[in-house]
Amino acid sequence: MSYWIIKSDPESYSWEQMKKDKKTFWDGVRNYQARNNLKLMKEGDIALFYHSNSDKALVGEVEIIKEYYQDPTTDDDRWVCVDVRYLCDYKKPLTLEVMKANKGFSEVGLIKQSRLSVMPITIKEYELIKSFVD
DNA sequence: GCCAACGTTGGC
DNA sequence: GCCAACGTTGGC
Repeated sequence: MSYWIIKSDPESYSWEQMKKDKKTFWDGVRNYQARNNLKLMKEGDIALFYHSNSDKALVGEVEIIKEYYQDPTTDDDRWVCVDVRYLCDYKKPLTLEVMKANKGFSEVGLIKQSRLSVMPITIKEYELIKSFVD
């Protein structure tokens, strides 16, 4: 059981849309490092949904319900996607600002490598996040 | 809207 | 196989 952060620009796919859809496939990853992380995801893993740009905050959680398969939006067999379903909303979204101010998050990819769109987090980091969001 | 960081591409 | 040029992303 692993924990992840997946990032989305609300202009292309927002959390509101995610909640409306209930489940979706996480496609469009075109970066090797992010792709490799997608491939490591297992059914039942938890991914935290991060809004980049306007919100810059973790807004809720989804569950991985299907492991990686060929991304149907491209013929290029280098790229994969996974299926996720809506799990829960955060009462208080955790902003990038707060994460930057707290030492416990200093190793999180969001801080260290802001362009990576899929990244693992440790259970400790996950628990720390949970202590902020409700 | 600017710019820094980083990934990718292509010429050599 | 190196590196310059270029494109993209995301924070500010």
